[in-house]
Amino acid sequence: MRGNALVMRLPTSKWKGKGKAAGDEERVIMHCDFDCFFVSAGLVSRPELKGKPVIVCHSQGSTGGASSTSEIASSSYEARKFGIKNGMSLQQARQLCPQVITIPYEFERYKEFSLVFYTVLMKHADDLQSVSVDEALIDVTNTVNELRSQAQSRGSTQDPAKDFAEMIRAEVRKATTCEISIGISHNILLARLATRRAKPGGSYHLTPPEIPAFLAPLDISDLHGFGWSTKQKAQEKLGTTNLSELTKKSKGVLIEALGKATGETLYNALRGVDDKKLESDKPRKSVSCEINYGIRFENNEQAEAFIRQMATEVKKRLDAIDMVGRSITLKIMKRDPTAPVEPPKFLGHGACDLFNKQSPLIGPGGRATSDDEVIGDQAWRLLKSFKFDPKELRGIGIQVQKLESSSAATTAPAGQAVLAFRTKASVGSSKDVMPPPEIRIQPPSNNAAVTSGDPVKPSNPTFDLPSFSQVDKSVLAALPRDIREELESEYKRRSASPFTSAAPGPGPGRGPSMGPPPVPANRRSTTSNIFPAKPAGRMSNIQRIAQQLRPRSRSSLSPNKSSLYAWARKPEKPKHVKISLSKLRELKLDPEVFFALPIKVQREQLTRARILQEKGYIPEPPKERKILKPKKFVLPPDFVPYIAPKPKARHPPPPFLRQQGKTKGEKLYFTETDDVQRVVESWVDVCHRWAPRDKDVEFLQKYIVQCADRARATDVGVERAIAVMQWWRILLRRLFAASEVLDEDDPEDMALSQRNLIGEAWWAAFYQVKEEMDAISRKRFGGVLSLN
DNA sequence: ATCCTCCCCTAC
DNA sequence: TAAGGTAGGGGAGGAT
Repeated sequence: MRGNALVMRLPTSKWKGKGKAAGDEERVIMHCDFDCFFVSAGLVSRPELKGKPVIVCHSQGSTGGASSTSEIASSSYEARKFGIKNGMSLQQARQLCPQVITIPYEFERYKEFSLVFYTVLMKHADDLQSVSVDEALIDVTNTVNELRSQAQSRGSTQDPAKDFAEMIRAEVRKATTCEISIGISHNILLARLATRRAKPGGSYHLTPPEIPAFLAPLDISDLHGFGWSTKQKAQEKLGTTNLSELTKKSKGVLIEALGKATGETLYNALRGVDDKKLESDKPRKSVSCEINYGIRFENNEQAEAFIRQMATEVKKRLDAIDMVGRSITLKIMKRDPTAPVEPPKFLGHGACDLFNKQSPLIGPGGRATSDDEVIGDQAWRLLKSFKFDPKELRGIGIQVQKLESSSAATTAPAGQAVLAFRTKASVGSSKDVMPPPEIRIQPPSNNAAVTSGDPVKPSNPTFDLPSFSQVDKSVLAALPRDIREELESEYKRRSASPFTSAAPGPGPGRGPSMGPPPVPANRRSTTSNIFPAKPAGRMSNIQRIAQQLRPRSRSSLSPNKSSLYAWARKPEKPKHVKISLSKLRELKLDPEVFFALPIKVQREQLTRARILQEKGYIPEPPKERKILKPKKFVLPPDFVPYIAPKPKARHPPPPFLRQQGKTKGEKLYFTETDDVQRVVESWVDVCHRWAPRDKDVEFLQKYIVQCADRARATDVGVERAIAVMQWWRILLRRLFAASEVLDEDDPEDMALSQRNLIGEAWWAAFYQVKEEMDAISRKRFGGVLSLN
């Protein structure tokens, strides 16, 4: 980027920042996108890894360590060469590329870079629409036009748009050392497509003459907004999904196949036409809270309590943006009657039927409201009206629409003045009063136990429960909006009276139109104070973004969520198992060792010892298939299902472990942990009404031992063994939570009538295998493998 | 003819 | 489509 005068931006601004006189093919739109954002950002502090296959993983456990089931959030281009894609599991990735390197999240850095990114863009853009943390659309028509005229007067033949894009890229690169790619064209559609060719680390200006050839080979699903379903429809009804083929279809045909708007959009897109405007400011249209995981109600009381919790959450979210609503929708997922009571995925919703019901939301005085009681009442009414069996519910969502600014709503119809206090709620509720961490934190070292020469390195793949991943995607998804709001307020602040920024709502006639006009002039001259020294109002916005980006690992994975679950939580679990020394000795457990163990392990050990001691054998199942319903259950520390699912297998059991193997003939040869886990899962699923058969247990044990024993240079074996054991434990907890540990101080626990012998037998089997595994690892590594 | 509701689809 | 969460847009068909 040589010394052209790009950087000197004249404070001229005859052009309206927006409202480009529709007759444009004159726009210059840029789609700016970081290249593998998380990885690039993570590599800043690890330059030695540049050029290597690197990925960032969503971790599943509470330690933050990536387990084999972790999902890849971002992958370097080198990693992609191996076929690694975002969204696949770490395990898959390792198969494609054993030497793949995983690096941790660095949210602070993402935040910082995102800010830099937006700062640079804001500085140069006439208009900006944020798409996500690392992606934005900008309109640079004015600037490029100016450049163009300058260039012409200089007789340059360059493409000023591309030059400008390169300048932006350079600016971001300079500040972050990361590459962004920029696609340029005269509309959003084409700019987005151009980015494909710009990547990685480049820019590409898609100009009109190239358009047909550019589009021709593409597939319908390459177009933004056209996904899987549309593709199917196109294939079925139009016989092709290829753009050039589709171009031959008449508009009528497309509309008939895909609907009016979609058909028309496609028709235009095929010709490179897209007249969508950038949207830098859109009023929020709905606020919702939805939980489709872990829903297991025993009765209506629980369902209602839950609904009400969700209602307060929705209120919180409404208050946070000073909005109130007039309409509520309840979304329900109910178990598909043909689906098993318990889906394959632990506490997942499984196959479900969906139901929506909408109703007015009427606050006091007939006004729009954010009142949690009103919302809760209404939501509960709606749910009741379905007359569903609470046990069948698998997912619940509450959505509030027809939003209005709350200050407007509080105002009496006639416009009685309302104190423009930034509602108390938005200040107080969400921030400080967060309940104390519900989520147990693992010892910090756990995963990072790389410290010593400890051979038990295989980063204890944590696998507690399907915790909401630390990087809850919704957090990221929420960003664009915040960024947008941030930008909005900034635009307003700069363009208008000091007044506007104080006005809460983006009223109906929002946007630049409502403020004094001289927007661009103002903006241009302020390139240097994009972040003015006195960033009061705006900084708080940015801080909100920062807050969202911050990993939740510490205090709670998702405060809101976990507090939602709190109502169903059993009373606090003791920090350690209550048991006397003498009792321990009686059970032949070394107290010193015992208390050093994590509580989970304590329980395991204890239960096992008890069973062995008290019974001296593993209880055989009554041939009766009567299910002993656990009356009591121990909730996993990290997550609380509402009610321990009742085991109710519906399939007639072929209770053999090995039969479940994919390749029947091949005995048991698993290539992937997943396979084994699947087998274990169906084994447990199918056989849980009886105690496990010795043969099966032995068999699994052999496998585990083999894994643990085989561990060499690669710790794959160990990890696999751990993963399988963890999975097994999860399955058992799901079915026999009550039997995992019995509290001997609790007479109820000890009452035979309430004990589940089958469950105990399964747990005993589990401990047996674990013991065996531990024995091996002690031998090999001098330590015991932790399952936590 | 337009609006509303109940969905489904898409993106992030 | 592993599963989950939030929001916006559109289609179909009935309501107004």
